Amino acid sequence: MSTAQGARARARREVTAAIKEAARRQLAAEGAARLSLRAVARELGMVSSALYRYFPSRDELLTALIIDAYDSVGEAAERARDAAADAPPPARWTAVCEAVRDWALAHPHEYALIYGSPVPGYSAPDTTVRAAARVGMALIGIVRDAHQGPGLTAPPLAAELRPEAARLAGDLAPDLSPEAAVALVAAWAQLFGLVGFEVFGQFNRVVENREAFFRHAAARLAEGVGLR
Amino acid sequence: MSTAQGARARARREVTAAIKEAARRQLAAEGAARLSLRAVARELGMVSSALYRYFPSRDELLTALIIDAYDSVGEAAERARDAAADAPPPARWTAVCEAVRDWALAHPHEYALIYGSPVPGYSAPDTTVRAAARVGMALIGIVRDAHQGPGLTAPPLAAELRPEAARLAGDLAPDLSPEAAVALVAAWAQLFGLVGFEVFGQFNRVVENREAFFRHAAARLAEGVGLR
DNA sequence: GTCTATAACGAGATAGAC
DNA sequence: GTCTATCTCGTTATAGAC
Repeated sequence: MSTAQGARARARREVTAAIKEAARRQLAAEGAARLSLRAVARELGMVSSALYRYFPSRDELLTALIIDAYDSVGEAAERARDAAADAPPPARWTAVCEAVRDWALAHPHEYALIYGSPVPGYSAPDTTVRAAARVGMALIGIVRDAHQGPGLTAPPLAAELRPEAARLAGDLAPDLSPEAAVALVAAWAQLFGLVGFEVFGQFNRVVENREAFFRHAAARLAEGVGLR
Repeated sequence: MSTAQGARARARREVTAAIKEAARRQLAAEGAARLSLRAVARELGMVSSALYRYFPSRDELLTALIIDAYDSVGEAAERARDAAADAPPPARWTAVCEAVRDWALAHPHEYALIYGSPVPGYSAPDTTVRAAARVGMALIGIVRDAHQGPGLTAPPLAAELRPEAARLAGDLAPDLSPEAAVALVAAWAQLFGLVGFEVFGQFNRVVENREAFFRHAAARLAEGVGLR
């Protein structure tokens, strides 16, 4: 019984993994908008109706791929952060940024799935939120640790932004100043501006030594959130 | 003769415009990956083969839409720059940034077409390059004007980046320092990180007062390129 | 010359009967 | 789970209207 159940569960896990793997190949070849359950089934030698035992709909398969991608880049960021645990905060920051860039360049289609154009007709459910937050949380952690020392600097806020900043700090990191919280969210978005431009080809014919360029830009982002 | 030619030319312009308009509607509903010549023809009450008098292929229609979108956001940026011609440089900079953001929020699907995920199987030809450069050129112009005064500050470069920086400055703006050129390209990418996160929904449940947040972030980008 | 319509191709997706 | 009949697609060749 327990062995049979274990075997069944293992088989289910393996088929699920194979489905997601084939779907990721589809993603690369056709894009998320054209992800088709039938094509995935064909590639696996299954019949499309059999897939519904594993994913109740195309959208649920998409959701699983999205969560996997967020977890994958989030894990890469966390690994980089932990591997640089003893380095000074700016070095930890740039290590996380470079991990995100490396992951994106290695997985451009999954990057496009989570940080690119929304898929028409698909709306991500709340279950993606936790995984989507991991990279941001890794960045926040570095700044929080650094800010335990005496006051690091973040630029002052206009009056119109102060309530929003207080809310942001309360939501994201109650031990950070509102100024730091705003700077962090901006740096988070700007990091993906740099990565996205490179992955999506906007730097073609413009930036050539992208590695050095990114290192420089990431270090400047670190300064922007008060790390020295 | 000339009237007949004028009428023909006008009719051709009108049909071309109607095709692009219908294609943009398709873009919004189905996404660029699913843009279909037949659906466009159907919507216009034409037959699909008739479209080939106006666009030699589906990819050329896509290219036309991409160039139009780049020109549209580029014009918005240039208009904002010129309207703020008498304002101090940081105000001109933020005016251009806000014009880009406003355009993106008003045209999210065209934004996705040019700054979002690449369309699978489509590769943009060189004819898009000039239009794609307009926003960046508007930003460069502001910094160039401001840098005519005595030395504005851009952060120093690591040795590994200096050849790339010199090349960038030579390509983009020979009258700018390599440091300023690097800062400009980074700010350009980061601007679209901020805009893209908002348009693509990454700020949902995170940033609420997005207008004030963006104003602040754009002003800090201006500082990053040496504008005071 | 300029345009639209018909018909067809080869490839692929899809729905439903079995 | 299989098969088939009916869709869609981009694209071309051709014929005829203005």
